[in-house]
Amino acid sequence: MVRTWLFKSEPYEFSIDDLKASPRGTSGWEGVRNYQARNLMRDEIGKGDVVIFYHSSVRPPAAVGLAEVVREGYPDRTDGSSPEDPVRWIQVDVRYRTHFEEPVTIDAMREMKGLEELALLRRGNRLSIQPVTPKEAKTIIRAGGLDPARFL
DNA sequence: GCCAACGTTGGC
DNA sequence: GCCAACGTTGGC
Repeated sequence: MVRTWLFKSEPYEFSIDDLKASPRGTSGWEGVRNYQARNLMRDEIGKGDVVIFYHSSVRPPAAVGLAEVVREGYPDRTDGSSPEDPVRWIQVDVRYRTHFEEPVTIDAMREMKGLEELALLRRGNRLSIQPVTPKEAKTIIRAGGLDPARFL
């Protein structure tokens, strides 16, 4: 079973539709400037991993679909590195897979059995890239109206 | 290496 | 637009 992640994005910056419309449905997940998220991309996230695409800072915030990692961590192209200031930031590439039939709102997730431990729902959580257990991913994908077996 | 000040995130 | 939470910065 592949590993599963939740990637947050503000849709007016970069939405799942923007990802779908990208060449080959693929885009770099660049511009992340948080060390914890950077370390996940550098050390943990691998090719073929499943990404739950989450829209934040909109009403209602919601998981809206799925993508997959198609390239492992490499230097963020927006990292202004130089010999004196070597590469610090990392990006991965993700490819669009599908929209959910129904967005899975954060409120719905709070109500859902099996998501009690979901990192996203923890108070004060701001991490833009978060681990999701396969069980949690299954629950979210099913709530989105899709068959988890097709993606996990 | 502590910690106050400041900046950012993101739900509401 | 508010503000809680938390990450980062920089003076000491």
